[in-house]
Amino acid sequence: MERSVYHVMMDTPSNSAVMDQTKPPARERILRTAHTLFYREGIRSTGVDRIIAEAGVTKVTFYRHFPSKNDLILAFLDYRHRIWISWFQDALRKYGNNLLAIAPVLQEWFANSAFRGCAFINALGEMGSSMPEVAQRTMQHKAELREVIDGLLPENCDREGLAGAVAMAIDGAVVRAAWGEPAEAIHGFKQLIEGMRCLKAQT
Amino acid sequence: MERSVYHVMMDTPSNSAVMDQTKPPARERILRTAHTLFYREGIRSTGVDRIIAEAGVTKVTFYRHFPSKNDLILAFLDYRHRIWISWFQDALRKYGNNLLAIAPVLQEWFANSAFRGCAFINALGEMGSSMPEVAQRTMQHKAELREVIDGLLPENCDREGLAGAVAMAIDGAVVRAAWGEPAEAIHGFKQLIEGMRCLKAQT
DNA sequence: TCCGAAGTAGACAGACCGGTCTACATTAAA
DNA sequence: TTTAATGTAGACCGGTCTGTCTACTTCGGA
Repeated sequence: MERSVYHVMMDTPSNSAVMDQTKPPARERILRTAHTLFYREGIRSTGVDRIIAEAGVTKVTFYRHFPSKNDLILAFLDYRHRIWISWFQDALRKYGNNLLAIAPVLQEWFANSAFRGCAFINALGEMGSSMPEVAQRTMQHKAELREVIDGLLPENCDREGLAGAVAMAIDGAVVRAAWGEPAEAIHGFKQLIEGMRCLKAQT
Repeated sequence: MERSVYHVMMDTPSNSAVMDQTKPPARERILRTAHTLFYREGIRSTGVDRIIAEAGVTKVTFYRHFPSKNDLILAFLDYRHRIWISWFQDALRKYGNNLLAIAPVLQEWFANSAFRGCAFINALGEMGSSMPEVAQRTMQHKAELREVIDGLLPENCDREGLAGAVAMAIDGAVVRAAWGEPAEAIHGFKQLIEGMRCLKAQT
């Protein structure tokens, strides 16, 4: 438990550290830099010049790979989805891969210094009305989250309905942690999960 | 049930409609316009010039009332808090003022064409790292939400803990509705509430 | 070696951004 | 009537934003 899976999977490697070895292709560098900055500081707050400077590319290279900023935003969400779901699944396995594993996984995530809530919920709030694709990507991300949760549940229950409710409890906990109450978020999440288990025990 | 309380309380009156009667003071017009635009389109996406034009004031007047855009953002959140909590309480009373009243109230909110999720969660995701006051305002708003929920609960339970979990279920439902699944959000919310009631029945 | 893909440096454009300022007009209260 | 508060019209500022473009270099595969 000393070495968090989170750090291995989701931290974007510092570009300067990697440059001492094999430099990743420009597109990868842009994407990683955008991920770091968009998640940390917001999407519109981050200008393309900043990404370009920190990724160490030029404008022509940037626009060759991403014809517009909106393209980059969607690529950022896709990239985020991949690394987050992958991390989430690995972390769940570490804690037993059942419903009760979720709380410690969330706890680990909230404890990470880079934690700033759910990138999809954040993007939705910021860009949801000007880019409908963001809502669509969010819906897909959350659908896959529910599938992962589904896989934690035993066969003898309404897995689909339960997974939906659990996913909502996760989101409630994530936003609560994001505004500054991570411990309360975990506590409330555990209560909601106990409630679900209670309900399941009745059926 | 034909005339939703929501429309009376939370829709910002169109400025042009009000102008045929008594024109509200400049500050009020600015605040209402900012509320409409920030909530609908995002905070950074909305420039002060747009607010100024739609509020029908000049720059000097704008900056006299709000010395910076950040001041306006915080005023927007305070205004939102007041009208939302007020609306929420009125709507709960309409449906019986108990735990089961929450679902129809949320349903009504989600059905509103102006619905775009929770303004605080949206602002947090967008501005949370550059303006710590936003996180603070969110925390306060959510604390008062929990107090309202607390008041719906019977005396014979862990009201504080339960209110916290219910508030989190609300947030989970709100973000789900915001990405485009309002019916599923209500369904999941009801499940979470049933789980809480089940848990309470055991203690 | 040649060629195309990919990359570099850096300048440019128009629009938008938040904020400052002058000069003048209106309104309400003393 | 006078004065202060409040409001108007509009110009201006420096900076940032997204995107376009020229000229040149590097790299890898045929």
